[in-house]
Amino acid sequence: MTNKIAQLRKEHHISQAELADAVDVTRQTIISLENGRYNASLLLAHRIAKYFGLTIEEVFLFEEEEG
Amino acid sequence: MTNKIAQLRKEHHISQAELADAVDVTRQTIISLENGRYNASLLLAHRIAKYFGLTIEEVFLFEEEEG
DNA sequence: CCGAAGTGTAAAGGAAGCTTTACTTTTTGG
DNA sequence: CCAAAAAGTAAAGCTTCCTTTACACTTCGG
Repeated sequence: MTNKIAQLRKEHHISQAELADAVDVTRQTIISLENGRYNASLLLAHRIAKYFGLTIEEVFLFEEEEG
Repeated sequence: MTNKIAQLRKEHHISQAELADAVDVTRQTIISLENGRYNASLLLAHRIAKYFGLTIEEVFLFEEEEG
């Protein structure tokens, strides 16, 4: 799973710290998500998508990962 | 956060065990999600939505929970 | 050049998601 | 009614998400 967080953040001209604040997590959480260390929870995914005015599916890309 | 898993499952006439199998988790995980014991991960939410041919937002309802 | 802002890494710990096992209760069909 | 299927509970344990703290590296305006 990948995501467009870093890209969207740049388009919106905001820092990791500002986004972290807006969606109520720490800066390290945003860094880890952007760098693919782990996946967002459903709630956090929702808050991030909502912040950018998009759906979860528009921000998080599920390129049909096989089990 | 609530979800329509039980409802969708009934509409599709499948058991918890069948859904669990289809989305590759245990039956207990489906029970827990349906009964609101915890929230799905983003990946599982995606697999469930995909199974029903819906978006995550159509299956999981984020009634603007305040922090 | 220099400091501040932005981005990054690391590691320990707590909380939440999920599994496994085992057992109980409810629902359904013949 | 009675058995089988479906739905539920409980608890221990592992993994993943997220926090906290602390420190390093890069970039950029003045």
